[in-house]
Amino acid sequence: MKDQVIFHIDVNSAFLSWTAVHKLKLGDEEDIRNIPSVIGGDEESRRGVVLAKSNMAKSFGIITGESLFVARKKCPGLKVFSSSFKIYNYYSEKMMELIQGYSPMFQQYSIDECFLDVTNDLKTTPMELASEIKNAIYETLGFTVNIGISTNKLLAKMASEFDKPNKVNTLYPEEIETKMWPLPVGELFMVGKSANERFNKMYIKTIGDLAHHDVNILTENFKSYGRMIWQYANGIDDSKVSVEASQIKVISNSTTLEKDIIKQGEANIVLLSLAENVATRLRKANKFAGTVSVIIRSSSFKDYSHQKRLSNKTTSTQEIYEISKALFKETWKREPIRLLGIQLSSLSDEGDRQLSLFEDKKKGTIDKTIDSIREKYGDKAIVRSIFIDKKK
DNA sequence: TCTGGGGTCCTAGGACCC
DNA sequence: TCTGGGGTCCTAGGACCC
Repeated sequence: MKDQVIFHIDVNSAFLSWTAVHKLKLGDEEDIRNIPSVIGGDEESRRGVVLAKSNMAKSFGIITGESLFVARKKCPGLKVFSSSFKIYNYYSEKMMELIQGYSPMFQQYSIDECFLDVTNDLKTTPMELASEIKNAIYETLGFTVNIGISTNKLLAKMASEFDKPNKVNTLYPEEIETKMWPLPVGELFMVGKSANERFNKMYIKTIGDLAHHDVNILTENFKSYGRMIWQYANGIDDSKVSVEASQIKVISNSTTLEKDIIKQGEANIVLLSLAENVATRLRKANKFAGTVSVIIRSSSFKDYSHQKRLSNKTTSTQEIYEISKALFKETWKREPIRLLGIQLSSLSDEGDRQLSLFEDKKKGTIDKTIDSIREKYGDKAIVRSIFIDKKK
């Protein structure tokens, strides 16, 4: 059997690049990719973290996920731009469409990454095809990508991390020893902070160290993760580029509050708005929820959650709200709250539940009516009276 | 003026059943 | 008085990804 040829395509500093392209299109002179800049959340509402960084910002040691407060300390002249998912979704869709023109064997992995199996689409070398795709994206959309090439998804993904931006890199099995094994173990896909620390304590410093470690010892210590990560370190990954869209398993919405909440009544208003959000998305996905969870983050950054399995699966905003309220009441430790969230899980296609005669049917109709009015006239077309009072 | 939001997957431990 | 044991379902929490 011939080897697969897999591409992993990854937008360089996606949110920042897309913002830059958008601003240039609007007539801005400055390209924010060429200055120390980041995309950051809104600090006023306590969402001030780095979501993406320019190369110059990176050279100051700024990392994604850290607070803007710290980022500014590292780079006093740092320019911060706000995020807009509308813009990101637009460029993401355009790019994914373009890439699918090169092969039907396409899998979107995130808003800015995808895999492409081009095994049966090669008229030139893989390197030439990848360069062609990379250049086509730049010429038609105005931003750069990295493309990693190999014989499986894991190696292609690792390859796309090498030597950014605007590069095509290979990581074929015969190159693992020279290109991947010398890297710090923390750079291997799926090795995060916690595993990295544990590996370092075991004197596993590089990906090569991990690859040469006794897999039985790793399995004893790390269970199924141990075997998986050992396989990754050795470049082993059997997963296929999956063409079918994966079924959504969880729908969640959470929000960091502008100010800590200390009253149940205030929490209820937030819960209602979260319930509206998740329930609307649930109905749009044609799913029923079997479990409702409430997540609380205290002002001291402790997270805790509480969930309930429903005997009858639901799509009702009101029902999800009522359950969330009850869960919150049972869970809340009466300390100031920084974040509230609702998560729907155990999703299924059919609500294998008996409608309790009139009530549920009626509620279902109201929800659907509101959904369709909002679909037509916008989210602001129908607003609960409780939210109107709270509007600034 | 520290610390987003939306996901997936895994595990430990308890409840419950036979 | 010395605590079975296996299977399944459920909850809470945590690690990891972008």
